[in-house]
Amino acid sequence: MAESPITARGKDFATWYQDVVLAGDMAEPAEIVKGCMVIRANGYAVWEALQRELDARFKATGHQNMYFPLLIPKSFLEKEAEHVEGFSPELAVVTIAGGKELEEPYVIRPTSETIIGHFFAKWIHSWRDLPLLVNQWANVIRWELRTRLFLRTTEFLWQEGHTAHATHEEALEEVLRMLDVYADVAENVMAMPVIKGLKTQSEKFAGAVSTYSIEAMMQNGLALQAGTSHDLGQNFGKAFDVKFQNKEGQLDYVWQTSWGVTTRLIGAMIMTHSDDKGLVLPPKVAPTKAVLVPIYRKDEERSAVLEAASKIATDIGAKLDDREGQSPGAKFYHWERRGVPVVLELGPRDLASGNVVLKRRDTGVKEVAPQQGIAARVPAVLDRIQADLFAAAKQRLDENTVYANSIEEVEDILRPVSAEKGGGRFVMAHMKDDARCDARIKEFKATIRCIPLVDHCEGPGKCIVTGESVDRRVVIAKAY
RNA sequence: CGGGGCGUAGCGCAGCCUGGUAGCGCACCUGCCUUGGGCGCAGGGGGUCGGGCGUUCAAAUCGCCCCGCCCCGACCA
Repeated sequence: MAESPITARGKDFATWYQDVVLAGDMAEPAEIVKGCMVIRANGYAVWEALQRELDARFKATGHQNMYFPLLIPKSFLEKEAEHVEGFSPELAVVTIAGGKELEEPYVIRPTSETIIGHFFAKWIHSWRDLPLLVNQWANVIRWELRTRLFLRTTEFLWQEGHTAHATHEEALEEVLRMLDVYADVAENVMAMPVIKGLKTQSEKFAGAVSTYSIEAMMQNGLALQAGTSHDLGQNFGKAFDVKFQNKEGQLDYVWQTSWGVTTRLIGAMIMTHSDDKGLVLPPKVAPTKAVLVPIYRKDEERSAVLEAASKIATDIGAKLDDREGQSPGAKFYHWERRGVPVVLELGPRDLASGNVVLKRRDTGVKEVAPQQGIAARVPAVLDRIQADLFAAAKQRLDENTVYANSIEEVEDILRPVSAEKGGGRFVMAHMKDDARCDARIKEFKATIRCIPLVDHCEGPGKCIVTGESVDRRVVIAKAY
């Protein structure tokens, strides 16, 4: 097993994250107060970019956006036994309103299966009403014991899709279709490779028949669940009496799905790409893709440089940083911290030579390019950065994925080697989807992340805990 | 709820042990100067030292009590 290059983002990753990436208002994506997020301009613009990409795909697959109430009667939650059991500990409950004790308390939505189930029951009567494909962009509250900016906050923003279908087959297709949409956005927009897989029964969503997820690896080797898609079976259909008459004239409960991604994606992206200098954003989500910094000394230079800079900035759609009273150096650092993929420099020297200097945020490499054709060069460089970021992350994932053939070997691989490297690896081993196996892995402070949809190697083998035959290896890792 | 730590200027901190009228860096304001990777110099504004009580001639500093925050563990997108 080769020593991985990710130790610099090891145990002390939280400190790095806090001090470097989120340092005060230097990078200004967000801050946290009382476990809740304040997302500032730079961070929110990233979220908007993700929303655009996701929403376009939801629409393309026939979904409609709707909005449902924030406050849900507590009794709704109680209709599905597993659901209420899973969410009870983290509910925020409203018991007083309008100065009076409420007859029935409301919960602030931790997720909307129940209230949407309530409305589905009113709206669905016939097979002709199906499938019903709904998405909601909203905030939710989950009272977690421990919060971490972007990764786990009391309140977070997300999208939750909720669909109802006439058959289980069709519902399952939807579950996998949306999982594919998430993987597509993660890999092709966020430049973050993911593993698609099925959660074990112990790890599934409370109230689901089965849960699928995409799992990503952060720079320190820890896993992060980046999106989930649930097959709800008829559990909520039965709980909320969502019945329809099928083509044969018989009554049946609908088959439902739900799926979501959250503002955690922003954190995932930061921890996948950023470095000690601050944010590194993939061009496709970067709020500002290119900035041009003009450089001049004297007044006569100033007007000539600014005129040329303004023209070039307009041509390539870059932001012109013409702030007075800031040195060029200060401006370079400013944009570097904020993760702007490309920063261009234009000074008297370039004016004379007809060139412009172009610097990549990801590699730090500078190139001198002719002003002629820069409008085509910048997009090409942005594409290249996007591709290189993905490739680097993929390589990191591959290099830190190892195979184990016994439980001892798993333990050995996951054992913290040093303070920096807290066992941050993906371990592939044959394991059965059995609570005993999940429990055994938890002893190493790790979890079975998923049973990959695509067999990554070798095929069948014997479970390293129960000895039973299983058809493929699962992903085991420590996680955020 | 356990185990640690911290509250002093907008932010980050020193001062506390050994009480004596509050300081540094960054940021901010003014002027000059500079600008190809955080310019420099000079001047300036800004603080009920988390709160209360006590000890003392005198408390940021010592004692007691409260309050708040952060980190680590248990819960999780």
